[in-house]
Amino acid sequence: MSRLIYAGTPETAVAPLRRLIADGHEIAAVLTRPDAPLGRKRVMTPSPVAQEAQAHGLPLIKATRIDDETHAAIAALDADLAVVVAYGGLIPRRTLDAVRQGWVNLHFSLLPLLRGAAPVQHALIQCHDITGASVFLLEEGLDTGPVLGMMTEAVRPEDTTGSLLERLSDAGSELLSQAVVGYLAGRVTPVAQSGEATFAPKLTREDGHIDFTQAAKAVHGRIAGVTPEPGAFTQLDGAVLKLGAVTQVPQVRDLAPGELRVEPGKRPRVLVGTGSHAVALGQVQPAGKKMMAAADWARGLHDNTKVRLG
RNA sequence: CGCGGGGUGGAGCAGUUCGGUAGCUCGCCGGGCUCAUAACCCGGAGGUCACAGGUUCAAAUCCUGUCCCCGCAA
Repeated sequence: MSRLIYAGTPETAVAPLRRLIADGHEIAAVLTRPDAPLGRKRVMTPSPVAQEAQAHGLPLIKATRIDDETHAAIAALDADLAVVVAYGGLIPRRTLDAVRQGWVNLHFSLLPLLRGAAPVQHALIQCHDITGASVFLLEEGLDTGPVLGMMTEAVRPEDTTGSLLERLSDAGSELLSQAVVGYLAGRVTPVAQSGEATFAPKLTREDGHIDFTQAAKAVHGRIAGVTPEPGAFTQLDGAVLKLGAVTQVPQVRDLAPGELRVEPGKRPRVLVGTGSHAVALGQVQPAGKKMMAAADWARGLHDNTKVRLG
């Protein structure tokens, strides 16, 4: 088909790469971020995209920034098109111009909504019912280029960033595949983004700090959005308590924000009050412990009637 | 050697400071009560207290070393 450059880093960017390979495109090189220390033991680990590229025997370019050397390497590839999926770095103007038909980006939002590094996370935090993916032409601005194709994806109540991103990665691969072929063939015309833009900046650890005085819907959305990274947490007696996904319990309205109550039964529920109605905890992880069912955790508390999360 | 928490029957915890032979809330198995039950009553099984060595009349508990899990920081 055509000669492509692929730029991507995390797991999310693996499926699209596979798809492009399967489509028969020639992948001239794969651009990804350098190996990074992973985990407590700081083991240097190649990015998921780097591993996938190696498995296919594709040439790798590892770079955090597009410096002179990297730019030269990319320009020398003489590629038809470059495809970016969550690479994690900005592509400077001269490098954008160094590829014959430009650069396209697969972005996981309905542009111009949620431009930025963490669109899926923010879609959940903002409690969107629908989100999606867009393929657009890269410009110098942040996710501002004209669009080649879009698709929508319904957000499910049990979704977290992890699960939603997984679906978008798969569905987005299909979208990307068609957009790339159509664009290269001149069958797809870029259309300028229309509507008011919103932004989805990268999340910090503090974004995972849950505020139980907010409404249950917002608490639910925020936990979903920050899961699995950077992770939701609250505080209990000064210690961190990580929180897994919660479900809303509209029937229970008598709990103060952060107040805990264990509902006995065959399948006990651990309820926490919010600014509106209660939510039921699914899994929790006390500092120094493993992730465990909330009911198990509550069973081990000495007195769960006086617990206040916050 | 970045800081810190932890490894006790199937699960979550207590007990470790002041050594003396294992406890709590559940689960599981059997029986009972009940129209019924996730409720209640009776009985029961199940643990080398992570591993190795040391001190001691005696170690989950004190000393030394090792392995594994996790939180923070990067």
